[in-house]
Amino acid sequence: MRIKTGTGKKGVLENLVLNERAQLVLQSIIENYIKSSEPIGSRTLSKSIAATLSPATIRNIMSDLAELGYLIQTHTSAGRVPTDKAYRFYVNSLSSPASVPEQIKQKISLTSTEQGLQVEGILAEAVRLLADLTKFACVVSTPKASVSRLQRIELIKISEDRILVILVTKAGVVRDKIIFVKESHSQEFLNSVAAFLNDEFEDHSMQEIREQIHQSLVDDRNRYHDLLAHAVRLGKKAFELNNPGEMLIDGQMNLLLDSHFHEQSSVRPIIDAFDQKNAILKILDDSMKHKGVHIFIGIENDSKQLQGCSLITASYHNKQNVLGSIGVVGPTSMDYKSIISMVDYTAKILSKTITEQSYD
Amino acid sequence: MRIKTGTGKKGVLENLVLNERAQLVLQSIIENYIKSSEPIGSRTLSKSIAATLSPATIRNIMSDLAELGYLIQTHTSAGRVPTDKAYRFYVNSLSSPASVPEQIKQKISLTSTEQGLQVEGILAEAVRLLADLTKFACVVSTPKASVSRLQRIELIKISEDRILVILVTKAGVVRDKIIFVKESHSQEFLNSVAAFLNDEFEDHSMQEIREQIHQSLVDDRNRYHDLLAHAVRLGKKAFELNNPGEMLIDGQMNLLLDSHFHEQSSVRPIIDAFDQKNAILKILDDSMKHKGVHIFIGIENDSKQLQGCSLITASYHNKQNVLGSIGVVGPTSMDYKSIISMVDYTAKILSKTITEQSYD
DNA sequence: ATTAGCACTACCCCCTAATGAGTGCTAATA
DNA sequence: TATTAGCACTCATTAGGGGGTAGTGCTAAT
Repeated sequence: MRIKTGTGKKGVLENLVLNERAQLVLQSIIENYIKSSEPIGSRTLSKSIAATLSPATIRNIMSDLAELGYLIQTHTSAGRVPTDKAYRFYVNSLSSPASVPEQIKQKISLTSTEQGLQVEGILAEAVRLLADLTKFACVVSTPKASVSRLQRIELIKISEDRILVILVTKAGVVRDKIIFVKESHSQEFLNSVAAFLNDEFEDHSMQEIREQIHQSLVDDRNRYHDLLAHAVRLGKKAFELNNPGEMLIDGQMNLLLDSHFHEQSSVRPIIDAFDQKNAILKILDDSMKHKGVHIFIGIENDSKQLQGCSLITASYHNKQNVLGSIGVVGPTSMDYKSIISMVDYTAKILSKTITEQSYD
Repeated sequence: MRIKTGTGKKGVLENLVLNERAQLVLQSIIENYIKSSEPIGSRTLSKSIAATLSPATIRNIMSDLAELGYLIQTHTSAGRVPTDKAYRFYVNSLSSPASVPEQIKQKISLTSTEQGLQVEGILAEAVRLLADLTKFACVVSTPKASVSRLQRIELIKISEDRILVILVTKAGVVRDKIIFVKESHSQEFLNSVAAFLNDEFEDHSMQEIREQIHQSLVDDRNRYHDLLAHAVRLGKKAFELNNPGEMLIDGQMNLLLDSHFHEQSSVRPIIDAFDQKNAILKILDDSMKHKGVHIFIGIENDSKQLQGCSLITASYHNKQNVLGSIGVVGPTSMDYKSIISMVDYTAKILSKTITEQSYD
């Protein structure tokens, strides 16, 4: 704690807003630390910094910044390390995503050759690409079943008591699942049911369909029709509990090999978070709500396990809907500027590719 | 190199077959090393070994074993470490897989609750289970498309130039892919084509179907039928290039956290092998050829990247066919006895579960 | 307000010595 | 003849000590 003396009595504390010079120093510390991932001292800084300031001056500023919670020391006589609060200041001060270098842009292309690749395939490719580029772990959430709109449903009799349901969405996602039935139906009958469901629900979102089926809106009519009664019954099963939202992961290994995580133990909780999925899924879901890039820095994460890392996410979409989001999981001391731009650009390319594949 | 002297002149070298005592010593060294993963010295061993032998005697035996290539020293005055050759001796000396402890058996159960889970889901569950149990990385190959037999094909018109092909195999695997066509077909027409293909090919293996379509066997007849001509044309596209055989991976992280791999650098090539997939897929494929558990120890692996680890694999099957295999990738100093039994048992449960799900 | 100077701190690196687990060889022993 | 005790030797690991260094906070001079 710095005791106020006759000298430097106010410093940057004056009104709790960093003055320009303090901002410059803080930014410089952060950028240096991102590069070296070692504590930054006043002498080192006085050389690398643009403005010409003596180490002593910088020390005073650093002391103030520490008091404000932007910097901490690992031990008394070590240099200083940015806190999560500092990173938050830093990313806020960054303007909209920097442009991606041309040579990296060239690498970001999807499904260049493969025809007929499904959306899941495109996602897998995108997440792998991003992991390769950033050298961190990357995740992408598959399109939410509930918002995607029905292109086509098909019912196929597999055996006496099993029916294969195929759902094709406008976004180009194909989902299949098997439902069990008590009574056996002929394939012709299933075709009629499917035809009815297609007529009724094409272009509706899964969410809507589920609601409409559950409300007796349709139920009323079908007292008179055996077919419709069955259609509703089967439809209920077919549309319910569409898989709870999945995500694809790639590049987990990068985290363990990364120099920013000095100790293995600090990566452990993140790995666990990947295994359990829900914490990360929640972040991806949240990030779908607003356009653009989202940044979650260390302590800001709700999940304890993720408080040792930062996430950069961006949503992807087709012509109509936001479908999901793609993101990077890395150390809090990652190179935000370039990672943000890569995530942003990849999400855009991903959106473009999926839009082209969509059936609208 | 041990110079032969008046004393102990022959040792176990006598006829290149290990005598009983040498076997006991070797086995004991291996088991100790598996537990501690630290070099084993003669004194330590003389305490833990069953037979009562002095350190000096053991030293002589160990010297012989080293000369035969079963042991190496990391440096002159360190204890000894088993070589891959030693592990090979060890697993060969194990009788058929040990029985799995009851308490672990209970943990090995699949799809206990979830109904209508597809084969891929079952596989994912199995590989995750095995990774949890063994604390190593685990892989499972998805059923080979070529050997699995057709249950049903369905053609669904998605747009003017796109047709969704659904293939259901007897094993319960559902594959979908989209093919592009030049000329637009009506859904009715596609139904006729699908009906024809179903009639013609149900219960044939994909391999057979592909061959029959490529031979003009069918071609001859269809000069007369426009429908058949189209059926063959579409069938060709639908059945060709079924995905080249995939695999699911789980627990890669376990490797990096495992104490047996002292250095990160030794795990690196294995990670790379996981990324490239083909080397591991080849091993899984090979292991499908014969029943039972297969063991590949370090240097025995064709792939250089995998020579620092061991693989334990076992194939799984349904009533009719061997479908794929499941396996563990771990350090050469893994606890073979228990890992082998777990892989064996898991593969059996997996086979059982899939057989029950099959449509035969 | 800034900076030079100074005393102080604590990590890091290198060197050394001590420790100890291990070996191979030889001679004694059962 | 096979086994074992003893001994000299090797070498990794560890602990301790000193110098160097990068850092700090404070004070006084500019």
